[in-house]
Amino acid sequence: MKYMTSAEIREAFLDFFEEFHHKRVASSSLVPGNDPTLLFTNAGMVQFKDVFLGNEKRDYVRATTVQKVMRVSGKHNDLENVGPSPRHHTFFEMLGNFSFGDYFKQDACKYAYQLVTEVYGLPPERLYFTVHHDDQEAHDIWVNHVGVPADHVCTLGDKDNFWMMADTGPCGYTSEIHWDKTPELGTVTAQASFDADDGRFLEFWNLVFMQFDAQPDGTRIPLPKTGVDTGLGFERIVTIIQEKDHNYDTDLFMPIIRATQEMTGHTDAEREANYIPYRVIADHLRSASFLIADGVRPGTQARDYVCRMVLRRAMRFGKKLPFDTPTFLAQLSQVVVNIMGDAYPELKSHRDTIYRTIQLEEQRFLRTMDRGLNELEGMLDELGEGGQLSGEQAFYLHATLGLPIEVTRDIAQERGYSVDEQGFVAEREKHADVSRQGSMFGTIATEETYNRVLATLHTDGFIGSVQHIYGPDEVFGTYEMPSHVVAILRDGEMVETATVGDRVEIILQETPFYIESGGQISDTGAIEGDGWLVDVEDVRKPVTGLIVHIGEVVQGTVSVQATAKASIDGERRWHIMRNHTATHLLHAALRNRLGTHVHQRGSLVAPDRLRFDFSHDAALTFDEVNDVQRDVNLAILAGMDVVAKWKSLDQAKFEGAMALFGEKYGEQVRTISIANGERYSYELCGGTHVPNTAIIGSFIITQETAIAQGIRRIEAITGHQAFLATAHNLIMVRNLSHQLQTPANMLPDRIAGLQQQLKQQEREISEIRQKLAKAEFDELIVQKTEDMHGVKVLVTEVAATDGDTLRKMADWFRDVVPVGGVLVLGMVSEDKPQLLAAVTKDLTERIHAGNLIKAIATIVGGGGGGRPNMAQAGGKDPDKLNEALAQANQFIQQALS
RNA sequence: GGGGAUAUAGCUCAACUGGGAGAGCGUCGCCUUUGCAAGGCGAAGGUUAGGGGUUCGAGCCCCCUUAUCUCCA
Repeated sequence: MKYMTSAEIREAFLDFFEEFHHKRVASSSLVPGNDPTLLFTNAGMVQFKDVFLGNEKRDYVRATTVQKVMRVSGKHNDLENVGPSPRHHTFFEMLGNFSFGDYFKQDACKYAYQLVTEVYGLPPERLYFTVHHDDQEAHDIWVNHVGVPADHVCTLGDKDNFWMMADTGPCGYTSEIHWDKTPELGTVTAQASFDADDGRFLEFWNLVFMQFDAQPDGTRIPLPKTGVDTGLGFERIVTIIQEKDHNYDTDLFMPIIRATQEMTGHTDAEREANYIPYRVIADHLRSASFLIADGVRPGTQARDYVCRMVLRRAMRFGKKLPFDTPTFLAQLSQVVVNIMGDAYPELKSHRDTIYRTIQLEEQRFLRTMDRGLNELEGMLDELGEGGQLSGEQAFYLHATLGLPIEVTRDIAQERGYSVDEQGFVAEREKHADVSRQGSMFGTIATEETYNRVLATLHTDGFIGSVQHIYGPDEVFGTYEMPSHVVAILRDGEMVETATVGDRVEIILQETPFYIESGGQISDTGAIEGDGWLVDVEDVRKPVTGLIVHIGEVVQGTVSVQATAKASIDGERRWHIMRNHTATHLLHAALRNRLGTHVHQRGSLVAPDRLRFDFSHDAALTFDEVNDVQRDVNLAILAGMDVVAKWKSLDQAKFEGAMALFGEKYGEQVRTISIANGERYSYELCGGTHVPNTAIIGSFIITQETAIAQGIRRIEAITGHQAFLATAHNLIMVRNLSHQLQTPANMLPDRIAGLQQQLKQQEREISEIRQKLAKAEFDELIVQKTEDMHGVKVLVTEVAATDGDTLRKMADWFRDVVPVGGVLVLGMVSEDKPQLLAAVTKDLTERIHAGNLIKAIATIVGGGGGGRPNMAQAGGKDPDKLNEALAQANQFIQQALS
């Protein structure tokens, strides 16, 4: 075997298939476009899914890719395996060749064998092949056409050698190529080893032959067009060719591990002894770097959460090395960029973003840990010697404060405590159950139904590939068009007719309705025909290629095949279009004002408002919001033309059109440019727009908020809503101005002045009241203080005042009687009795103010309490106040004697 | 989408069982000092996130809203 670098291995694969007329297609994003069922691109065929399903056409029938892939969940990819295992990864690369109705099994096997033996130079005697036990065809191809010895071909069942995309749809047998790690065992025991799955063989290439179409009833009918989808595990082939035992020993990982070692200062032996943290850091750093380059940010939802999770896990393992540099991951991420940047240019172009994002997340995690550790310290302090932290407590730290169980365990053990780990696991499972149940709500399980409907309509030739119509070069589309009803769904079932009161989903041959996409929400409107009318409330695309109009039959009876007129609510659509065009202007203005790091992260275009989420590190200042708002309004006033044009994706990108992260684009894309001589905004967009910005009218930002770390949200209104808001605010200002007898532009000063005046007067009043009260009270002290067993006792009613002054009186009393004094005050305020008791510190052993107040508060029908030297109470019955004070005297008398 | 937690001075956080809103840092003023991430004295700074409720009395208890943190799906 000849040594090859990982870069050479990658390139040789693509080269090889290019020679056999495969189109070299770039890796798609880790974030699958338009596929909400998928968290990440988890296989090489993901970007070709619609091609295999027949919903999309490409101008080639063979393709080859090196695809970046993430797997973080599923039973074969437990995150806990990454590190201890020699070949578990969260991020990895898949080499693949694909045939869309072109070549099939025979060529697929031949290509694979030729590449592996001739290009990569793997010795044939160490290669083994598995086929499905029903797939005699594949067996024959390996043995008779490729020339593999029969004892190198083994058979396995459905679990290993059958592939399905879903419960229905394309599926077929597979054949896997394996590497024999211990060839000295010979061929005799090969089948037994496969059956036992004893680890002798390393599977590295899976060839999938799509040949059946699984039906809902479980039968499989042959596909009209067969396909090939193969996946060669890149890390594995590199390990084999570079003759290593572990994936982590190859040149894909060693540069990262070496750089890590340099930072820790470990010797090679020390590094080997701590191999797990090294691997975890290397693996997770690759994941995080690639995720960030594809627009994912550490956060709390779905993909964002995974990004944060791998980063935090890497940090935790870094602590074990131990690492003191708080931002070591950010520094090491640059190594990933260096070694992978040539194969994946997106890493290079996002180099700074990757660094900054990881650095920020490292700092944030330290803060979170601090908080959690604080709480943990408190819990441990409460425990007795050698005590155990309950599972509940450990889980609280984990789920609520984000303190990982590993950290909790380490700290507890360091200080001689244990943790109830079983209890922790039980709590965690309980929590996962609750969360799962929550997500059950609102799931629609009828995707299969829709696929069946679509297939039926396709075979009957009712709908073409393009069902949705608006003129390619028109920006605003059509309001109304003649069409045909091709299908009606009621309660998820296809029906022939539907009548008044039925909730239905109507499928038309063609439709003018816009389907929610790119943030622009669906149109509403009506579909009508001879004597019938359907009120359309929503329009959806449940599966690619199928558009359903959801609504209610409000008149007559609609039947399949009926001639129809479909019309949208035009006025509503104009409101939407104003908001959509304004969103583009806002996007451009934000980039002009804040910088090109601003990227769209989400968007909502509704008739009454628009919402735009974008990446930006800090809250916008008041001035920034104003500037952006003004920029957009100037663009509106400039009356710029809005033009839609279809062109090739490459052309559009070359011209600098802004594309959205995570969005899937075909070969031809629709562009929207807003220009006035000079171009102001240029985006890829399928939405509808006003033909000229002037139609927007005006644009008002109503809110600027944080939506997640590093993501801000702007909400705004345009056109009619903006007018209403402006008018409303003007009236309000006029009313205020009238009320305060002040010109509008002086209002802020006037209000500030009033506030200040109010505050000052409040202060003065309270000062005066206190002075008055003090004068009166000082007199009371002189007149009414009695001597009881050598203690100065004052029990009296005072004139109505507030609770604050009552407390002050206690202070004044203690100024005069610093030791050996007891004070009980009563007053009636707002028809309710209030009591206060104060005892100088030296007497609190003998008289507890709290107890004293409790004893007398019951008399006035209330309760109270306080501390030994000061207590307060209130009641309901003002007439009994004197009685209560008398009781107080008695209480003190008793306590002192 | 679901669970949990938090919100008190510019910042970091206290305030025990419901009973007098505090500390450190920062800011400002004065003093001291050859110098300093120095020392001393003092001051300003609060709608306890917002709204409602329970209570004689709520920062603390209950409900709603908002924001943030966190785990899970």
